[in-house]
Amino acid sequence: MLEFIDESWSVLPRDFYRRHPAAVAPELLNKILVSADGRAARIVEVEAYAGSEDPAAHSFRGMTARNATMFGAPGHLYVYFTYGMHWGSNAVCGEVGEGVGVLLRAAEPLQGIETMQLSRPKAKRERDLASGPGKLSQAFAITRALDGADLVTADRGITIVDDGTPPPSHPVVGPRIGISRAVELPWRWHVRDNPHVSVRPPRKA
DNA sequence: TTGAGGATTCTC
DNA sequence: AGAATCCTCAAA
Repeated sequence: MLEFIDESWSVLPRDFYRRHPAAVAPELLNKILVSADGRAARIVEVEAYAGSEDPAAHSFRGMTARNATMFGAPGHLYVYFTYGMHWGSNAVCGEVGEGVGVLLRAAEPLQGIETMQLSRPKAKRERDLASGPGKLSQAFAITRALDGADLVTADRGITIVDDGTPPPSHPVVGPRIGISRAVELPWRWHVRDNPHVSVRPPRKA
C-alpha cells in the first residue's frame, strides 16, 4: 500500500511517534502528509496534547468512544469532529494507553493542489487550502472514515513522510489555540514566517 | 434523556 | 464580532 510514495521519500517509522507528543510535535514540522490520491502538503504547524497530564486534551478524563484511537498504538491517525462541522487530524504518539498525540494544524500544499481545491470550494487562495486544522482535514478529505488509519503502513492510503528537509532549528513556540484549559503550556510550534500557518501575522500598524 | 460546550471557519 | 451546526459526554 506504499506504491504512492515517491522513491526519495521515507515513511516515518513507528518509533518516531513512540515518544512524548511535545518531543514529536516540533519534529513533525517540515514532514509531508501524503495521500494515495496524490495530495501532499508540508506540515508547518502542530500542537501537542498530552493525555492525563493535560487538561486541554480530549483524552484527559480517560478513554471514551470518541477518543479511543488516541489510546491505541502510536503512528495512527486520530480524527475528531467538532463545532458541528469540522474535522481535526492528529498523529497518535507515546505508548499504548497514554492517550497522547499531535494535532496537525496547518500544511503547505505541494502536490494534488487541484484535488485539494475541489475538496475546499471556499478556499480563494492556495494559502487558504490547509492553513488551519479543519481546513487541513478538509483539503485531504479526512473524516471519521480515516479515524484509526495506520500512518506507518498506510493501510488506508494516508501517511507522513520525510523528504530530507530537516525540522526548523528555531521554530516559533507558543501557547495552543482554541482551548480554554492549560492555555499557558507552550505546546504549539510552527515554521517561522510561513504564510500557511493558521494565524497570520498581524498587519503592521 | 438532556443540555452545555467545543483542539473552527466563514461572513458580515 | 457573530453565526453556523451537531456530536459528545457527564449528569440527572
